[in-house]
Amino acid sequence: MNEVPLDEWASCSVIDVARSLLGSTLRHDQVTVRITEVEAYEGESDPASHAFRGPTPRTQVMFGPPGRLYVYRSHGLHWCANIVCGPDGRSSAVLLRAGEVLGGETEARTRRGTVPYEQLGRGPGNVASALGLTDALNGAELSRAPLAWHPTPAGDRSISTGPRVGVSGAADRPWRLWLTGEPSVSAYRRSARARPG
DNA sequence: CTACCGATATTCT
DNA sequence: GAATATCGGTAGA
Repeated sequence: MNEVPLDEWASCSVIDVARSLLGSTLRHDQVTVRITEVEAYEGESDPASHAFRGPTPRTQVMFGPPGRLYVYRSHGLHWCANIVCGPDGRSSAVLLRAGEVLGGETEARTRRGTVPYEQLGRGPGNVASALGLTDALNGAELSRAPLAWHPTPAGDRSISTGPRVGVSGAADRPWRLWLTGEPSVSAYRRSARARPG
């Protein structure tokens, strides 16, 4: 898979963008994370997407231009961050599920505490926490301060795919992607609430 | 390894 | 007013 530059995220399929994001780095202030696991959500046609029932105040940013963050509160406890892609007016997005903390480990640990290094950014809530992403960053552009986006091809690293996690519909679509063998990616068990089958 | 449950914005009725 | 949610830490087996 070729690298898809940010200015082409509007015109490529969300799955191509998702593959392209793996291996790239995102920095917020002092903390830099290499993206190791993502999940794709294909806009209004995807029953698992927050945008499935059309735009709402919360999902408004998903319908905006690509290259911005969509940050939402999960289960009242955690922040989770998506990268918006697809053209303006459509609502595709890629959820950041895991990452490796390459820089700013000390600052990341002020939020994540004393956990093994590979668990600093394991799980969507923890990635956002390690980076310090909250609703204050909702709608922020990836390429503008305090964020910095650095596209990096995964190179010869192989990419694995599997069913998405924690979604109540269309969990069978293999739209979770991760770097094979990457220690910051947990062997995620399927949600107990996910539809059997 | 599995099961439970917190704590709240958002959405639906 | 009630149900739901792109989850993670902890307890217990």
